[in-house]
Amino acid sequence: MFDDGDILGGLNEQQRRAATHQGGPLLVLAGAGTGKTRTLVARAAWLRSCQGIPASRILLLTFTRRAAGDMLARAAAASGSGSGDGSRICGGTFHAIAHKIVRQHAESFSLPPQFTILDPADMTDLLDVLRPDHGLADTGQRAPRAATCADIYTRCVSTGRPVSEVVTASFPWCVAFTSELAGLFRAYTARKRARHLVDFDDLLLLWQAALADRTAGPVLRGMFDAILVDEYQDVNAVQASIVRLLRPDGQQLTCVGDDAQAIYGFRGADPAHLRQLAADYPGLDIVRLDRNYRSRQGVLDLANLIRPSEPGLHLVLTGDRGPGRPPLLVRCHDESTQAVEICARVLDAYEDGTPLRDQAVLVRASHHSDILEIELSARHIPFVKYGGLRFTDTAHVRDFLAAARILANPADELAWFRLLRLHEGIGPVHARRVLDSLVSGEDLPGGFGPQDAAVLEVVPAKSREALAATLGRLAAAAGQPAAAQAIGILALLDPLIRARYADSAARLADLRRLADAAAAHPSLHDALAELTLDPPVSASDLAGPPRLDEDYLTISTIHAAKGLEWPIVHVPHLVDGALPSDMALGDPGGLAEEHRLFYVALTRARDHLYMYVPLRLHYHRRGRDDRHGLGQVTRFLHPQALAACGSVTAARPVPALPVAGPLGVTVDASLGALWDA
DNA sequence: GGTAACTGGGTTTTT
DNA sequence: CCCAGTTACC
Repeated sequence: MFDDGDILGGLNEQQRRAATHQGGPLLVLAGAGTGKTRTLVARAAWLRSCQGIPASRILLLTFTRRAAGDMLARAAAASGSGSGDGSRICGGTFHAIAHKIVRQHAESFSLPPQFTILDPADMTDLLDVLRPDHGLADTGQRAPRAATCADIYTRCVSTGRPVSEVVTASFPWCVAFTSELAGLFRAYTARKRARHLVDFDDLLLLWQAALADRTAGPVLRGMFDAILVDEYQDVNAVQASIVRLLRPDGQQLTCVGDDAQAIYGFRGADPAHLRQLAADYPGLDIVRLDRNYRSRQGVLDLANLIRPSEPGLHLVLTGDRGPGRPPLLVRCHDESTQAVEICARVLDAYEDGTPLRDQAVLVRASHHSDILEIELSARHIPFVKYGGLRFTDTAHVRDFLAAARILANPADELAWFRLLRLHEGIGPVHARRVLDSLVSGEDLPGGFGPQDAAVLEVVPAKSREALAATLGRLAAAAGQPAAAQAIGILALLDPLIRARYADSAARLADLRRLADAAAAHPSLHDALAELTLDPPVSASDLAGPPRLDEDYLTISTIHAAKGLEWPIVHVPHLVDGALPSDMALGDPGGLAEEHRLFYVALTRARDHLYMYVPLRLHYHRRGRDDRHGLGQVTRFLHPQALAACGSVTAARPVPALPVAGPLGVTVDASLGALWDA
């Protein structure tokens, strides 16, 4: 048993009110750096000790696995290291929880237990396969590409709006293809089901459907007495509906969010759901956290000045960490100068005792750090990059995952397609034929051996040996424990990777680590689900946490930096077109989201904030024409905001011209010859 | 007919 | 740097 002092110690008045709120639904409007995690953890502890709710009946929903792990660990620590059963709070991302439920009760969702999860890249591949059948390829016009189709699909599903509406509002250049898209999506869902595949959106939809089911709903609802939702401003319509279905009466529902930090609109999220809570639950109590424990006043002043103000939910942060220096705006000649300036300030701070670990460079788009990365490498400044391309998006990792998915779910034709085409001499057409013969020969790979001549007939003679070897290894690995399967996959990929990629040694080393990670799971299904729902950011991620004595700078997209903080933050590329991104300038909603993104970036800084404006932008192109553009300081830094910042201009450093002799003297001497003549 | 090798144009953010 | 479209080879 706990007394209030233990749980609530160190909380301020606002946080304490939120943690000990009684009864009905609660919305905590928590500004950046106001101790929202601590408050949520305290509330969970209070619900247990003062309301008598067992830990196992408290559900904590988050958006990233990092946030979930963080909070669950702190909650466990606060409750005295989880002794006894039922002492751990249930928690995870919406998708992870949904997956757990769907996996446990697959048959109730009309899915065979071996179903596999499509990651967004697979989803794009599948749409690409179906696209030609639906008038979206070879049209002569510019048709939406597979990745765009995937975006449109997800937007429709996660907002619950029809294609025509979504296309008109957010993808106006695709309006001419609206009916084709509708046909494509119909085929996509049918194919998914036929192949026992479930995409990220499906996970949420299935959970929602179960909760809405007359019979299953009460059972699922009955599992929990209290629901805590983090980052509520980032829920989409399906997630909002899941929360509503979990707590129709709002009893013991706690939502935490800040609508000024809603940055996932492209994924169907809408901060309007946060405002909607008040209408959904008439008894909703709202507690505001505006005491900021993160940033010095200089940073807060700017943050408050540029904070996007949605009607109704105003919030001004007050700090208690002392004045600090005002943020500094560094105008740079171009991107190279910007890179040099960032390196110089990073190293200055490092010399003054701020390790690289305590500094971060936050960018809008991952390619914004390209030039900087070259400069950092040249100066031997180690860095780790978060966001952008992931480990699981690289070709060889996808090859590995394809082989694993075939073993887990032999009906996964997408995985088959990829693995088959890895063989020399087998392209799309032969792969298709192999697949057709596999499907018609009733038994899919489980009992499929290398002797099956019928399948080998359909590929060119030169590919037969390699294909037979692959099929043999798959057959041998089928039904084995995860560790043996991982070894089998490595063995079958080895020759294929060597033949396909120039840098095969490095890629095979990656795969060995991947195989080790997969082998640690009880089954290949668990390994795959884990890798799909929470992909490692880099190969080194798989090798456990980096060594503590290693010091490195963080480069991160602003999206991936949400919820984090660093003593020193550098924000480059503050020009119109980069932030706000010109892709978002089309609709006003997009512009508002860019604005919030800027707010998120600035509020990551604890002590010092440096902002950089490259005035001339290079558009790097292969070939001759390098275009230039003139950068304008981002529109979000209005005059009043600029007045709250220091400002310097960094000229392009002029490189010394190497000379063989003293030119001035030589010129004078040659002039002298004129006078002498 | 089908695959590989080449070339030219385009590039946001992520569970 | 990745994808689509084209051409050259088997």
